[in-house]
Amino acid sequence: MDSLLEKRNPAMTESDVLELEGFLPYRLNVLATLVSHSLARVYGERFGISIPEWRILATLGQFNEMTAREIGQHSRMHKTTVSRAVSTLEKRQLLARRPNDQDMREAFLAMTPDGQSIYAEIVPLARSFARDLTQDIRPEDLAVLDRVLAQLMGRLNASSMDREEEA
Amino acid sequence: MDSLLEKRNPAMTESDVLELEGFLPYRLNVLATLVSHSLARVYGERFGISIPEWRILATLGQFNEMTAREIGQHSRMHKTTVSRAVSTLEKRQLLARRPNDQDMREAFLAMTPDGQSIYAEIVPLARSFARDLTQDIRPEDLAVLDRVLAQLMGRLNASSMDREEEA
DNA sequence: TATTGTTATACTCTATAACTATA
DNA sequence: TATAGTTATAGAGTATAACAATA
Repeated sequence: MDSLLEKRNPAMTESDVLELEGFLPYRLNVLATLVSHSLARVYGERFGISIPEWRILATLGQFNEMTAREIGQHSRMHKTTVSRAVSTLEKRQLLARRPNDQDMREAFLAMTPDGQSIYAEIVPLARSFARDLTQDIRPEDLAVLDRVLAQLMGRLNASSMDREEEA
Repeated sequence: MDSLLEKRNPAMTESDVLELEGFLPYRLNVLATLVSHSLARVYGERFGISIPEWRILATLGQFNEMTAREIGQHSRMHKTTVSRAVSTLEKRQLLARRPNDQDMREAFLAMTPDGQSIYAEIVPLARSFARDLTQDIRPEDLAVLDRVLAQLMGRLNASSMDREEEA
């Protein structure tokens, strides 16, 4: 791959060229895609769970009962994505609905015992995946990473580049 | 949104629960999606360029001429994605093919003058987008971010969780 | 036989819009 | 009028497989 170095574009000065390898949006995208797909392979192959489905289980693991709207807000998924993933999980009986008598438009969603037992199996896998990923990184660097990721998220949310639900 | 804090799942102890908000794969994914879409809006609305198309232009900006295979390696895109984006760029005359007489299976791809002028317009926009994104972050933290992202990428590549081209 | 690239096809995730049923 | 949720539909982006041309 070093052969590419011999092919630098001679028509451009350094200031004209944007280095993709050092460009933060590109790097974040490549990294996040690799991470997501690697992790999805862990729970996907074993339990037949998609990324949206996992996010819903993860949300219901943290909060006992939630409406679809709340799940979407917390896991940052579009309401149609949530609706379809909830429906799949319901068919597989990993999740159940309880009507809200105060507002019949919505329902409270919670994991069934089957859902909880899959969740209980996935959580340690997910934890060990994240641990493997970060095991070579110094703790103080991880702390910085934490802070910087939070700052970047804050910056993006503040710039109102966001979606319907948050408008 | 703090009302959610009142709803923590009482059936689970803290060690059973995985906090989505603190889970690195989830945070990377949400952040990268927000960043990509925000940036794609910048060049998408203005120039009608998709993410794969932009990555190809960016690669050809760095390297004068490349084959589709080399572009795919450098920009980490699947060969079918590259093939289709190249074809679109060619139709719009932002990119041209030059046959390789030594190997007629492949062709050398390069930006046309029109492609270069769009590239020259996008690069400052992309730079200023990245600058806006990181302007509140301390330089020493950005240096750590750089190093950690590289470590994470290295870790994922090493784990052979990768795609066809790199097998 | 292996490789470059294209195309057909399909899958995932996301998004818009139209709809329902409630409020 | 507005909101929660569903469904139809479409659009990216990605992937597999089959293929043509070439090595």
